[in-house]
Amino acid sequence: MTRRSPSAVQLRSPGEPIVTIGMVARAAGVSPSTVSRILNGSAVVSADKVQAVEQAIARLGYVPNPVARGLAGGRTLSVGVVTQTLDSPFYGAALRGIEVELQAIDYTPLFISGQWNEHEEQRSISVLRARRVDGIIAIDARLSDDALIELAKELPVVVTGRNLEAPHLASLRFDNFSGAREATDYLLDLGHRRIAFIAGDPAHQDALERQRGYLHALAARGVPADEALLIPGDYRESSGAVAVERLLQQRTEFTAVFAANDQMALGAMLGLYKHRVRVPQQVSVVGFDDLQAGQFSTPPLTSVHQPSYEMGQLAARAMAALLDGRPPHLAMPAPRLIVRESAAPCRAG
Amino acid sequence: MTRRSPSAVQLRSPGEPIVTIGMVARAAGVSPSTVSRILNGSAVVSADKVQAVEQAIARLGYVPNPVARGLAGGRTLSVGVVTQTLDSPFYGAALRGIEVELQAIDYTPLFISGQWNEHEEQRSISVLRARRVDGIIAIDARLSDDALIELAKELPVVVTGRNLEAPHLASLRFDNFSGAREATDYLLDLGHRRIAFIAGDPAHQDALERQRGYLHALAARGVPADEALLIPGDYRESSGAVAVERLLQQRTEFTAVFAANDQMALGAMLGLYKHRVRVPQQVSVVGFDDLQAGQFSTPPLTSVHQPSYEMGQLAARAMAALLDGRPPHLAMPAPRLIVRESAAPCRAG
DNA sequence: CTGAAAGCGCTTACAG
DNA sequence: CTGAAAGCGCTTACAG
Repeated sequence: MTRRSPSAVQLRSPGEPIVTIGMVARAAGVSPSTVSRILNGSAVVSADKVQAVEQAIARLGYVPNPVARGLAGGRTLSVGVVTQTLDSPFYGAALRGIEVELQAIDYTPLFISGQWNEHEEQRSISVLRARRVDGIIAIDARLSDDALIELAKELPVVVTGRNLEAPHLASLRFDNFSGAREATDYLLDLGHRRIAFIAGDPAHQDALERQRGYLHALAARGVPADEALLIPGDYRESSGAVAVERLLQQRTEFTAVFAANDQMALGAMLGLYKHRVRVPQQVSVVGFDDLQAGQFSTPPLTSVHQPSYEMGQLAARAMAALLDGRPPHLAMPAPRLIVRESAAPCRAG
Repeated sequence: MTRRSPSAVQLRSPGEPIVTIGMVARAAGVSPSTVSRILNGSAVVSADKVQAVEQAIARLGYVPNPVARGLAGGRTLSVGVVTQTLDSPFYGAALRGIEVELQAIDYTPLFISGQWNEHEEQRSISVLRARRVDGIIAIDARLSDDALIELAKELPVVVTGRNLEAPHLASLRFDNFSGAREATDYLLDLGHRRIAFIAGDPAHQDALERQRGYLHALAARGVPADEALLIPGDYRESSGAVAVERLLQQRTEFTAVFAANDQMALGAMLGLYKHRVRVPQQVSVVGFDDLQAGQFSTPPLTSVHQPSYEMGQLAARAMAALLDGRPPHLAMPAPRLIVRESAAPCRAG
């Protein structure tokens, strides 16, 4: 801990002095308790006092101090948001959804990243708790179900990416299985039979579900699943490129690639490009997530839309409900395949 | 403001009770003042007491309450970070750099987005100030220089994307001009003379600078600047595609495209692809920012690297200095062209 | 319906 | 070097 010279942070509003609840009370001719009650709606107050107080607030430009509020009332009107990373277009949309929705109920989000690392995530949650957040939203948390359930004994928790039932806890999961099934069906409908699957990081639940969806779709059509077509990946672009490399080197026959996320699909397109394999003329590619980047890839990527912004909104609304002691209502939008230009009818014999 | 039933947020640590500074003091046989002094290094304390207190802290697992700290001491150990958006890989890297660096000095960032809207930004700053952050880092702020200077009278401010001198304020700017010049020089070195430039949103300072860099490079080589080659854009993918559309429709002759950012470069590549123009065989493309997405485009994009992560780090360190009353030291890394595969020697006659 | 009082967990002059 | 006391700006039982 660095020692700070006491003179360091000296500057402060020379113009407007900070107005407190006491000043409002005096101006309105009531006690601070009454002002507080009006502010929080925590008791019925006579109409005339309400008016006097509201006028005083407006006139003085009073803004309650959330820090004092947090200390006295135990509520900081802030909710911690643990995301895995801050620089993902995918998670970013969810964060924005949370920000908008929380703002609507006068809560402030505290964003912090876990970097897909359980230990980091623990630390982040400690920071958040030390900051006395009123609740925690964990996006695709790495923590165990039990750890989350324990946490929910301390404060309301909403978690995305899994199904979990517990008091003070809401969970929210996208139907990855159906999404993957749909994408695979689409490729099958185009006549493809040799569809390679680039799997996601098996540490992610959703990666596993997408793989199940792929296998299920094949089975439903009686198309045999070929081990050689199932290539491991880690959700990063590079692993998509590597996967294609491997398919080509092994001389595995394939006319389409379904990647468990767009990033790998984009990587795969790069790999194909390097080997002069044309998409979609020679090989069709379908991704998952519907990232912005896919809209502007060459060719534009057909992909399963993940409603991450909406998911953020839903998560924030669920948190609002939990904070209010209401039952959270969670209805996740269904998967939807966005057809663009990276897949075409199979022309192979 | 919704009325919350008082029973709502009732749950709390049934296991470990929250340990306070008073409990630590008692356990160590000293006064709370002494514990506080040790914690903050705000006075010299005898070695034996320091030891006793440190032991007590460790044994009880004491964690200071930043909320109380903020109220009593006026410092919340948090700094507000206004970003334009939460879902950009570009800004995201900067946010991560800030997060890491702030964490190292025990500060917490409060991220909030301004959505490239001065009004939103104002609101965000109000939220941050209400939360009593100790300082504000504004990334590519939309606020006027004057507004920023005013703000810096209230609390330390660091701003990126412009040069500004004022007390309690540090600014940090990437050399966009040189970066653009370098990229243009590269294309000129490859023999290109008809280089189209897709401009960025003119509301961004950096967009203007990049354009100046482009023009300067041409002039330095005695290559005439052709109005028809200067296409407006807005930094978004779509405008890159539109720009190419326009060039093609107008039958403007060109052998290379330099886009003021990668997103437009990617959009341009899409536009070219649609018209069966091969990159880089027929047209070379160079971007700016060196986004992840460019590494995996087809072909991989040659681009000017923007050190956004490092910029975040520098901004956070400058804030640390300001908070400490030290002069901030700011040395921005120089632009660097990352050569990949989207540009090739000019083959046109 | 409303006020006085106590307290939230710290920090910081003020006196030794 | 160190403690007792006051205070940061609110909220919330406790009494009317």
